[in-house]
Amino acid sequence: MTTDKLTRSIQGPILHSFNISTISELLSKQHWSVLKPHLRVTKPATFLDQLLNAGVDSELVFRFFNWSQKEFRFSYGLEENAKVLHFLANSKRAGKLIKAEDVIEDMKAWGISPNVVTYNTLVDGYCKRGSAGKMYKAEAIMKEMLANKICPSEVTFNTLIDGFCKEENVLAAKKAFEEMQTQGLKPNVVTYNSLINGLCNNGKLEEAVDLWDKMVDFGLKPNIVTYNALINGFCKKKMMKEATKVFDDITKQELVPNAITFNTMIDAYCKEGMMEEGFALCSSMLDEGIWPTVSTYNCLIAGLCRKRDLPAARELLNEMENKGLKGNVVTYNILIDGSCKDGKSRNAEKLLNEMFNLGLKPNHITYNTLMDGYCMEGKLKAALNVRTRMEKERKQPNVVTYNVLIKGHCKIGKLEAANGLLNEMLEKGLNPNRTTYDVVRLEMLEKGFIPDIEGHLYNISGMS
DNA sequence: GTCAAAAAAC
Repeated sequence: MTTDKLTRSIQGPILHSFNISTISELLSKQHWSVLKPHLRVTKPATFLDQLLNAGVDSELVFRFFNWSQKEFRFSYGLEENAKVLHFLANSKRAGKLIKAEDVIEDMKAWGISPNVVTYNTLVDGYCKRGSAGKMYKAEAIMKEMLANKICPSEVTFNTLIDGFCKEENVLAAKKAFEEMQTQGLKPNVVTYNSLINGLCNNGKLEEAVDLWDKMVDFGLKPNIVTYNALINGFCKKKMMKEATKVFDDITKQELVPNAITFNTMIDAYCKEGMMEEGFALCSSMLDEGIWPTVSTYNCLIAGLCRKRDLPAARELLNEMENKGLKGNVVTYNILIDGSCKDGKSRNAEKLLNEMFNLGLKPNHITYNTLMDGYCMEGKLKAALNVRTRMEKERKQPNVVTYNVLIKGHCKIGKLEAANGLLNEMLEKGLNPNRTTYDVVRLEMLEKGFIPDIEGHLYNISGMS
């Protein structure tokens, strides 16, 4: 195709008419000027987001953005920049997080000074994407923000608090909560929701309830997110009576439960083996005018799998598809896990093939689950084949992969190989997690092996 | 009007 033809094929009012593969082709050939008129008619952030969604390499998108900025210099506002940064920072497709400092440098070069929102976006990018030590980086950005005389806002603190909670560091989250008040910022509903959720997910239910009371005392009205977080807290502790009480309170407060509210309850019932209650709640959703989602069905399907009723689980998937809801990766992961636990790993692998045929992209969990299934059946060769398959799909083994394989090797007494895998994992810079510590290490110790992960273990236990 | 919060699968 000539450039001229390409130009014609992407012309048109806005984005409807353009073909993303054409665009990627243009991008990779660096025919950027062809795309220039396009940027005038659309919001660059939307445009770039579409590129990322279409799987165009994020580095390329970033370079293109950089170039277009220079071309247009002041034609985009800071808002658009912030949005673009957000997409780039959060893009799951991004190979690596673009260095915050670089982004800021570039912005300055464009003649735009970063503001609170820019920094907030970057902090959030680190909180959501980074691996171990991400919060350290997020805090570093905050320091830089202060150095540039930009005051953190409520959003900055909310982002940090949530980030700490997701890292299971409730202590740091509480510190940030204090700090924000010292700086004269008032915690809002989002702040409380993040903390309450963090406390609930870390088993500190009483503190969560206390915080709820405090927030009401301060005149803040809990919203549906607050309710969902607390319900989740009770559900995790298997306190279904209390969860139901909170659930019933929602309508009394003239709030409306949403799909997440229902899904949380349904999942909890299913985990307790109370399938009837789960199904009953699912049909009551419809009465309330809330449509069950794929996630709703996933909870129920998982419940049936736990009961080792795979035919029923499969049947429910069909039923759901008849209602126009397609199964997703999670659905298949659940079914694969169910088949494996049922001792039918070969069937599980058939499900994996089915996923491919449906155009669903298996993720790490898919492969890890299947490998675990084979390992549990003592079929180590099959498990290793899955690993090869996974790597062919450009998925690098992660900590869980190694845990599963090491466990599998230990199980059949291949300790040398298990130790080799452990070293491989450490060499790759993967951080051992609790399972590595609790299961893998103990198992190896029992067999007389002293795995060399103590230093790493010290790091992870020192964090909490 | 940019940015922040809730559930499910190893």
